Amino acid sequence: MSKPTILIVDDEQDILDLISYNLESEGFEVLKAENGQDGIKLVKQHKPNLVLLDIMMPKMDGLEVCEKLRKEQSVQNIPIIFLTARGDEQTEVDGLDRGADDFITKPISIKKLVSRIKAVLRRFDEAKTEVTSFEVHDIKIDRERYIVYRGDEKFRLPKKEFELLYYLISLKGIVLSREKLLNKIWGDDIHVVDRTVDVHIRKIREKLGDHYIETIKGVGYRFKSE
Amino acid sequence: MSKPTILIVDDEQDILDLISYNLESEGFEVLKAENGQDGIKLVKQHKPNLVLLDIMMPKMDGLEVCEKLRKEQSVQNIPIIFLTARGDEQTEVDGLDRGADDFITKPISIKKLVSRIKAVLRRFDEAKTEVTSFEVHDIKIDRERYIVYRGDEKFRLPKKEFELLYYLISLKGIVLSREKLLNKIWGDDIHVVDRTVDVHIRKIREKLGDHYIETIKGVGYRFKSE
DNA sequence: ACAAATCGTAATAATTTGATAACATTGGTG
DNA sequence: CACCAATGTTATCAAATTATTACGATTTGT
Repeated sequence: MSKPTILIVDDEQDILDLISYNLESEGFEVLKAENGQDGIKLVKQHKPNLVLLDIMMPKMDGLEVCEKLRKEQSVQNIPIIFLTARGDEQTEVDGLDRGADDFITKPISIKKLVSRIKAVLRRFDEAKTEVTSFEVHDIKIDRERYIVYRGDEKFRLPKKEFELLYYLISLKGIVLSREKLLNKIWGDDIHVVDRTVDVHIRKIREKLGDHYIETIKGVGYRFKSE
Repeated sequence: MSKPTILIVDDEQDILDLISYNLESEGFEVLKAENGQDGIKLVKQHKPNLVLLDIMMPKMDGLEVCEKLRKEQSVQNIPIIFLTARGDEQTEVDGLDRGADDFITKPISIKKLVSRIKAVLRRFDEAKTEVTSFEVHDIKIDRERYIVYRGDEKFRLPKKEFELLYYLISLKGIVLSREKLLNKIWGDDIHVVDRTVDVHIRKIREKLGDHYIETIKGVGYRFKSE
């Protein structure tokens, strides 16, 4: 999983810096905007994984920004956390109505902020990854249990082999280049020699049998679907 | 689900009317009492699904009413929400000590009141339907008694080990990452090193045997289900 | 108040997994 | 059919991950 990107929208430069510094050191990619206009623009441009939105801002307040974003098909599902001053409960209710995913009152401890952010991201992640198991031929792969079945036999593949097989099966029939496989399973930034894929493929074949994964010379591999 | 019944206890007739009007229009069945005495009587008589209790009342205050109710076997488990004046934090602490389930400060928006009420009711509903005991292989874990059985042997695990085992068994077969376990058992904001999980796992294995909990390297742990 | 139990952490050992190089084989094309 | 590039295969070493132990702080039980 690569770095999640978080957009912070707040008119106070100090807060912007404080929060972004801390989030960056927690391994997040951070974008900043000083007003609602820019915020909306950046959201559309970068599709961050989460938006931290100050409510009290001149011109366009956070609630308005939120509402505008919720209307946009393309960014509708990006979670939004509001930053609000303590005790402003009426606003809180409004915010929840307009589609906020969490509320954090300032002043806030960074630790708490980070854990709330992670919680929201997790919730969204889980909602997204619904399908966890596939079945093709006599092979079944179950991501929740991390087990591969061939008929009644069970196989426990190491992580990389499992992920590789899972991805191939989930797109059964489709040829995937080594590069695609590397990007998907190893990640965009990790650099490994593409021969590595071959080795893992071989290990899978060794365990399950040769006839499930087909080599398309000069192109890549595919999980046979017929 | 039929209409939930809510009892409101408050000495101010205005507030009684205001709240009951709004709750009724939200689909609740509403009972009213103007003092603690009547309140207690009505609770015993009607067993409402929830009690809204004003703290500041002549004669018997809300805290006292709460305490009396908590002592009564038959109505012990009815959730109580206190209504209190803003900023009286000491009282709030007292109230939580005496068994309050939530706190709402006056003046309050009706919308918020309703959403808090629904939240508390939901929480109680979930708690009621919660399964408290699981059995897998020769292991049985009983949450109400806080005891683990292996065959006829009894084990008393310390809290963390128990919770960990309980969670693993309740999702038997499914791999849970350290992060998930930490969030579930330690809580979202408590920060402990993830190696801590390993140590607790080891202690469980030491007591029950190595072959119940399986390590999935790079992923997490799972309670074997086969 | 003392002893025992619990819990979190750090340090280190043990183990598994993964990446790469080196060499073997294959399959298609001229 | 021979050649060449692409893939298969194996062994090895490094890195990543987990297991285990020990210790101190805190809590709990008596």
